[in-house]
Amino acid sequence: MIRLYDTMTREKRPFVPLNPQRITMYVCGPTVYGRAHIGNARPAVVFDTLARLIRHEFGDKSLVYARNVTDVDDKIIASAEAEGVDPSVITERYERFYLEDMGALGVVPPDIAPHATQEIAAMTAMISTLIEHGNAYEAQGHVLFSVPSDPHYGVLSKRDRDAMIAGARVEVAPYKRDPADFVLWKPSAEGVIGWDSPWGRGRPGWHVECSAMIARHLGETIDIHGGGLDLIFPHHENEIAQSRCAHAGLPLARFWVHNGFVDMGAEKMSKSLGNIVTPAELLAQGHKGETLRLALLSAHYRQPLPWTENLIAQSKATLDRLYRSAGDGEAGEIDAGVIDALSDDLNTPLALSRLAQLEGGTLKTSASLLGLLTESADAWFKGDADGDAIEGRIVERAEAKANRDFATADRIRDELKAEGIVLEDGPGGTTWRRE
RNA sequence: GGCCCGAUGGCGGAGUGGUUACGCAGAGGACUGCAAAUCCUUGCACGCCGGUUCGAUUCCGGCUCGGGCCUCCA
Repeated sequence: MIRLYDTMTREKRPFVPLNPQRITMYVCGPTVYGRAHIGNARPAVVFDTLARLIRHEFGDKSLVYARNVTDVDDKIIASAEAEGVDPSVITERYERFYLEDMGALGVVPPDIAPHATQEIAAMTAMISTLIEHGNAYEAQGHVLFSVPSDPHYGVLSKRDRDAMIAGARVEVAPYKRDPADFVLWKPSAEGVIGWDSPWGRGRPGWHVECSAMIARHLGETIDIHGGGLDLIFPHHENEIAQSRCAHAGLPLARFWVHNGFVDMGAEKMSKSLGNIVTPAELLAQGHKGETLRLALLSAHYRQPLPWTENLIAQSKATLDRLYRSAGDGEAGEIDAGVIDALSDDLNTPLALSRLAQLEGGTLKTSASLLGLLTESADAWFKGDADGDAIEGRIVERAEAKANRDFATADRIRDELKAEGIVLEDGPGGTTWRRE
């Protein structure tokens, strides 16, 4: 029995899917205009882990996991203009990087990756429905969602109207009937990416993308909707409003699951604060993707995660030890303690502590539920080092040792150490590994 | 200002009304030519003030501090 914390009700509840044969999960994916940072990677890793757990519990084919790609957006347009290229050049480039980076972290691509630019018809259809239902209106080439038309608006973020008006610090566009109204469709100027619509040539607003793509690919009510904490308001609140008003009051999602932030010092890692660290640069520094994945899973997903050099070092040390304990064992049973921990609102730190008690095939197989210990111990410790050359030096050293020429033996060991190769003398001879 | 979240040992981080995980790092020992790895042993904790209770780190209230959202944001 999996239990999940639902942001809507603010409590942990048993996760009982609507249809166990077809469990639906949607997670807000990247806007592809820049390289993903570690903070962006957290939801990808967290929901990848949740997907693994659900598939284990309900069967391989039970889950339909969708993660969108936002490939039309003002920042994309700006960046394309800056480079003097078509927006698709930007979006294709950064989507490729995103998949590479997440792949390095052991994130399995979702089943469906809808692209906003490929779903315009679904969006305009939904907007038309909202206009017909009296939940949206056209004004100066824009279509806006009328927040006062939805009495339920604010259920997820627990904000009432007064709070939202008090909080509306941004200058309100003159065409809005209500300060809280948000854009469903906006006009595109000459030369800017756009599509024809009943309201003129334009492009969709961000929030409606997700609502329309969810309905088209997963259905009107899905089991799990995920994303970062910062998406609760306004993004998810707006999705809820759009979907429920377009779908006769049906709820959009049965569980709202939100991950906490990766912190840098006292504040969250964020592109606008300029304090980001990317998987790409960490990988380039020689860190393994799996180390970064473990680091991201070392705190519970709803807790803040302080990102430090020390965290990376600890994660590496932990993995070294786990790989040693696992050895090259055959696949084994998944440990019940690991499943229990993960089933309790994806308690990865507890699952990790359980892994530390296991060994051999059980460890290896149990760890795979978290996307860890996925390579062989040999590959983990030796990587792409030149094994033959090292073996040659080990033979030299063995001869020196046999002659009790420890100075030579130690010199060889030190030289290899300088190359990042550590020697370990055991009862069965000397083995080596990359540091 | 409104809404939300957090505060655990050197670090990371679970959890629990009473015997106080786990990992990393540290210390001591075994092993080793010396190391490394491994094994054994070991020190260190629950923000503050009240309340409930036989007993609170765990429940309740208040406070302090920190963070998030309210604007693009994982």
